[in-house]
Amino acid sequence: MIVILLILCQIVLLMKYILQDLKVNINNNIYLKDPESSDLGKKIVEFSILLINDIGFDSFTFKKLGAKIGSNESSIYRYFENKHKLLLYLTSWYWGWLEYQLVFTTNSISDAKEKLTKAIEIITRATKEDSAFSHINEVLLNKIVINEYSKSYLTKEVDNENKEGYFSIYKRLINRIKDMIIEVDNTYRYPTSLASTVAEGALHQHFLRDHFSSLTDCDDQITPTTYFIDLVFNSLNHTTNG
Amino acid sequence: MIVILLILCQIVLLMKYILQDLKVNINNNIYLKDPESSDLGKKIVEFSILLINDIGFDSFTFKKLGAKIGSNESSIYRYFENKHKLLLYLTSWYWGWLEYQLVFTTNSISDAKEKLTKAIEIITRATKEDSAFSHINEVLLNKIVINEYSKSYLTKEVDNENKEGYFSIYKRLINRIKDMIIEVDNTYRYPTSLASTVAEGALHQHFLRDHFSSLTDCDDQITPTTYFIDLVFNSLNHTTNG
DNA sequence: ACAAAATTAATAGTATTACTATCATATTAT
DNA sequence: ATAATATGATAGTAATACTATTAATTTTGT
Repeated sequence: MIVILLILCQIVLLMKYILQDLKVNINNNIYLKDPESSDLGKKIVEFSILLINDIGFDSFTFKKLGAKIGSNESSIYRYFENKHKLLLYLTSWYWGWLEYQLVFTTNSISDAKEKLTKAIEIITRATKEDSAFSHINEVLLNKIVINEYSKSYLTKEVDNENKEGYFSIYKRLINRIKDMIIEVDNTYRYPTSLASTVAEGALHQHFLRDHFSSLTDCDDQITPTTYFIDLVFNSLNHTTNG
Repeated sequence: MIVILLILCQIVLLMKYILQDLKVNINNNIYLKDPESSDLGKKIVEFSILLINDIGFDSFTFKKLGAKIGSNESSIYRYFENKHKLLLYLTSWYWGWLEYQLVFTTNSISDAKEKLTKAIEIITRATKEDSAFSHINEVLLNKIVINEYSKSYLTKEVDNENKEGYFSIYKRLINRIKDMIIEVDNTYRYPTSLASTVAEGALHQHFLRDHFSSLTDCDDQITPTTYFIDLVFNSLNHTTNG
């Protein structure tokens, strides 16, 4: 009976996802006007991903984006205060989307090790397929996160923005992984640091693979997933299983 | 006999260090004119560290630096093409300085595990003391590296700049750690990734401790050093010692 | 000591960025 | 039909990221 209910729940979630009723819930102080609420807003999000991926966040401007979507610079400013806020929006969306996959996929797994393995897989893999339902290209967004995410928090305003809750989705995601680590080994002393190391480290290893191949073992054969699963499980089960 | 020679070597190194004859060798395409070659150059380096630490790299400009040192914007441009190159210079100096400490300290250690432990200690600890001999404040520079280093390579120009050798000191440092890892356990499959994870991850854990305490276990008691030594040695010795 | 060379300072100028403000026009809701 | 709302067009400002030129100062070679 309970099993059937659980399965039904998942089907509902799956349908929501497919029908794009899924909406990543982003702190509404990040935007001035919800970009999901209009065609222009969606276009801003859609094409900013393409443009940032293309020319990089540093040389990305609202003027260039306006030109790209045949719209006015000042119209874009009605949605986002500045490009930094737009980056916060995009990366929050990405982490929310990852969190969704994480929860959805690991939900039904009861074995703690298997669950953690799956979780690591999800946060360390490269996004390979665009969902094709929405205006958001997840493959490119994943690349943007690899190349630009650090810039969203390596600022002088980070403490204020953190207080405002601009990073709460990311923090919740790391927290979920931390909990899964504890479930595997509650004697391990650094579950939070390990969780943040995996998430941040995975982005870094992907970056190194693309630009500094001499600084990583990751290549076509070895993925960041392989490496981090090994790393994590070498640290856990160590004290408990000996 | 050989032992005495080795000791003498170290004494010479130490004296060089104390007398500041030590000069970190930075790729000379990073600067237009060697800042070590003049008073103004040294002032630029000295005060850029103070200013970047103070207002952050993003709002740092050569105009502001000029005002701070009572010199002209255009004079600074004769030393560095732009502030990005200056950041490359400062971070290269930092990694060179760390590499020096690494080589100097681990040089005499013959036990592989002890050597690696010491190495991890050096690259993961927070710089606490300014050497006081030079114009460079290493404590602040360490903070700058924590807050800004990623920005030096998360750019569209990274592949070209890498080819030019702008990151060679950092790469050499990671490579040294990798070699030490292999010396401890030559069956471990990801020595390079582990080395880069420790170096990058340490900066990240320091940052988290300062701004996202819920994402790290590091605090006054637990240092990134403690965490990473545990992490590394859990992965090594695993297959060999069981 | 003095001329030549090199370095630094001062000023000005350009193109771009990162916005803000205003007003006109188009769309939509009632 | 009218009001409300969204978007577009234009203009304008202050700051940034430089380059160029010329003047003043310092260093160096003889």
